[in-house]
Amino acid sequence: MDDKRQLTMKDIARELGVSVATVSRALSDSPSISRQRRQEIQQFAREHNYFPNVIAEQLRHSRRNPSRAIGVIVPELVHYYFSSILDGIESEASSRGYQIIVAKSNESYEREVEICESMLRNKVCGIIVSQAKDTERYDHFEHLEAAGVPLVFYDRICPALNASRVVVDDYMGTMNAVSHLIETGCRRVAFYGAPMSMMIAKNRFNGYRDALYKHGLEVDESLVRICDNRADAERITPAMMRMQDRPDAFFAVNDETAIGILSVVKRMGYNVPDEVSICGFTNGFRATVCDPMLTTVEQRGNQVGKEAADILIGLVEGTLPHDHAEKRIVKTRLVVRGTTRHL
Amino acid sequence: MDDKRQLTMKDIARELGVSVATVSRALSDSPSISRQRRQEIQQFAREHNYFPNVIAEQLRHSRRNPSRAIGVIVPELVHYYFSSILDGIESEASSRGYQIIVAKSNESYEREVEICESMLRNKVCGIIVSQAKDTERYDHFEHLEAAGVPLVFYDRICPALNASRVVVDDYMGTMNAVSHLIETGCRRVAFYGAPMSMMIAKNRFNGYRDALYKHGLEVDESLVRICDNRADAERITPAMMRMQDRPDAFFAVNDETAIGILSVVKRMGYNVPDEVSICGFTNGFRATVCDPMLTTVEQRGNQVGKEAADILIGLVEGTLPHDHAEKRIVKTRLVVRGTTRHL
DNA sequence: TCGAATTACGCAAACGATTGCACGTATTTA
DNA sequence: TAAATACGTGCAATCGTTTGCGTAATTCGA
Repeated sequence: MDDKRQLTMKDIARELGVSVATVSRALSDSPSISRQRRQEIQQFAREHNYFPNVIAEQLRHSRRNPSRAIGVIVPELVHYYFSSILDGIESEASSRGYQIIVAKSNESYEREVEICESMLRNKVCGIIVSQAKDTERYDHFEHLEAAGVPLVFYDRICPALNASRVVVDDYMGTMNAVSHLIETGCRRVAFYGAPMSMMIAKNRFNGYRDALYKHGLEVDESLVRICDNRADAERITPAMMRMQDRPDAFFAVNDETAIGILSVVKRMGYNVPDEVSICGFTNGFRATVCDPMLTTVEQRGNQVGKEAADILIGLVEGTLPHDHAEKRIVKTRLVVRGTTRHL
Repeated sequence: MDDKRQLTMKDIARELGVSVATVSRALSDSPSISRQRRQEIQQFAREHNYFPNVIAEQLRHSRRNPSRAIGVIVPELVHYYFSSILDGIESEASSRGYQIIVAKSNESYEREVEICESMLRNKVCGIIVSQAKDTERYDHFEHLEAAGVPLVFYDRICPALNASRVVVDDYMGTMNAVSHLIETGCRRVAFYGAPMSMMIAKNRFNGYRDALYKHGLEVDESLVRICDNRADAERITPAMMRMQDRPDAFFAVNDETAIGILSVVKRMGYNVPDEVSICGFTNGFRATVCDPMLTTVEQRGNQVGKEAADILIGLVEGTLPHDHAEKRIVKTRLVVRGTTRHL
């Protein structure tokens, strides 16, 4: 029967008639232990497949060394973009010897605070987080910083805090996408965006506006709407299409919304992309499923995750100065498919 | 300036002129400490927001108590079903005071072994795992069991091991779906399945076969194919549709494959569902994006995750006997949409 | 052949918490 | 008044490692 109890240095020491200190040194290949003893001990350890107790190691080192567990806070898990980011974080972290502890805030401020506390208690070496939509107070994040736990934001960043962050290039992504619409002949491009309280919403709108300007067009307020999901898109699009000066193109803040627009427009009998062009933002699973396939801005969540983990690990290991706020922007890429015309 | 160093019991003891033991007892509300001291100490702790060092607690208790960290191994992260399962695990775990440590195997056996070792070292209290496609040896899992770390499988279970597991009811799910196809008038139902080495493949095929039998039909081998992704589906479906006795319905092992079939069939000019019915399995994001929307078997990943976490926690906390292999089957649900006819 | 330098190891404290036991003081009982 | 009972607290060991320091044994140079 297996004893279940792990083999410890003490056991090895007893068995070999040496002190625990000697075992410890031998296993860490300290030259202060004779070659012979070292090999004897190492062999014994190997044969009985000893491995150190991480908990004890950590306790001993808690003063100097941080743990190797990264806390990751995600607003939701069943979501293409967040999955991709998580995937990127996992890849980068695991390849550099870190583990990730994942928690989901469900977009709730209270839960976010709980999670932060729990992670602090559990001594993560740092936290990668996208704020809940709910969150408008930041003391929990400040607590963490004060406790010496580095923080990296992604996607939804906290503008009030001068913290490290990784975001996609919403401005250029949108600018390029809208430029593409205009350059393929569209003149009345509608914009469906998220509420302007979010940074990403503002940046995308600015990209839209500047793309119009660049091509000598003006923003027409009647073509700009707050709408970031399919249900709303299906609700408001019919009226939009019945305007006397109806839009000949739509830019949507995400693929889901774009799909909503597409389904309405098709149902109303318009040809996509000949009569109406549509462009989304994400390039998730949905984009290749609809008919025609969706032209969209690829958000590269995987890359965002990798950069975030890279920054955090840099902060933890001291490659980046602890008080430094590293800000990275991940470039997007326009993926042209069937819902827009080709040049 | 913040000292960065956490407040410890020793600090409190020094500050209040008592012993560490007294502090410990006071904070755990032991009646052996006088009411007055207890309150004094508790208040001090609260005011200086003391919280115990989890690492030290764990070390002290390592003999008796397991940690509260659950290891979760996922073949891939950017995947609707696995995301849903992860979501379910997270919900159940966090509501019961457990954390989850997530690692992705990338469908690789070697990586899976590494992860198991790393999790064992890091003293997770148990592991929830879906095997990599690669995995054909199970010693790493047996090691874990031998070390007293409970294991729960989901989705891809290990038939060679008598371990706890949660799977969806592939047999009944498929049976009901195929029955639906037949009952809405289809007579030649094609079956696109995964390689038969996988349990889920066998179970789904059996469901298909028995649904046919139940309705007095026979399995026609020319209608059964190994095909579990979109690219393959688009490759093999045209030939299928050109047979003189072409299928009038398709059952696909997942939504992605079903979408592939749909796009081919539509392109070939058939009307869906009037001339050809299609049914998938998953009910992920894709299902409501295609046109017409996909009839599919809902796999309820979220529920699978919750059940898996529930079993694991039961095992850890002793509600379930440690050597017991709990096997649960999550019922599926047929979601009828536009790619099949209504009664 | 003797002191110095080197080598190889052990002792013990530390990390932060828990807990069995003993001890001193105050209160009760005979 | 002496002995028995609480009661409240501290001591010290423990969990598994690491590491500064001390020291015995060995080797070296002169």
